[in-house]
Amino acid sequence: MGISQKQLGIQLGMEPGTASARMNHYEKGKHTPDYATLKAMADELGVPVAYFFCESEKNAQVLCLLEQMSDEEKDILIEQLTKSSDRGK
Amino acid sequence: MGISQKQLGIQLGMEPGTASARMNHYEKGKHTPDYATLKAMADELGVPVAYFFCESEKNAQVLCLLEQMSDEEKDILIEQLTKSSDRGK
DNA sequence: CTAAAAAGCTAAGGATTCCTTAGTATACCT
DNA sequence: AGGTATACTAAGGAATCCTTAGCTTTTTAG
Repeated sequence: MGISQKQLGIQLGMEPGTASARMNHYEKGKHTPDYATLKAMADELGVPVAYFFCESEKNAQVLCLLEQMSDEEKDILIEQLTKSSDRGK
Repeated sequence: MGISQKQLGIQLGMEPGTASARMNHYEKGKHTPDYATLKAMADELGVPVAYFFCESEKNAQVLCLLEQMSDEEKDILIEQLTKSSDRGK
């Protein structure tokens, strides 16, 4: 059911002859993709680029949920979280 | 009052002789820093690495607020946001 | 089970990008 | 003006990545 490394690379716009090696390098941590590739990956997976740099899975989840929110809703959330963090002062 | 490019680079661990050119390249978009440099920048500025890749300032703010939250608090937040996004179904 | 195909993976070199050096340009201050 | 600090850039060496060509392992078909 999983998609192959090569196929995923091709969907990201890579040349068929290089997709397998490149994707494998990335997944094995041998190389790190440049921003253009990161953007293509993010768009393909439907997540923001920042998703890849989240240090916790929960932070990544929140980031994805933010994508579906309006600026107004974000403002409300920010205010709410800011106040919560003030409790201990 | 602003800090110089060179001084900022030095604080990130760069060699004094190279800090000026490197930082200027980054700020002018001539080059993009590798992950190690991004991490040093993030630590110095007190933000998560993902901060640099946020597409909106509000998302970046939320990310910083998440840093101060416990896993339990994040779980509650995720549930709350997930339910909110379900309203329209 | 075996053979063929697909997927995963890697070495090596060419291509690209970055780091470093050295220096010029510009702004600021005395 | 002169001196200093900051901003910026060209060019080459250094490092990283992309590409080619394959080998290894896993999966599938017969």
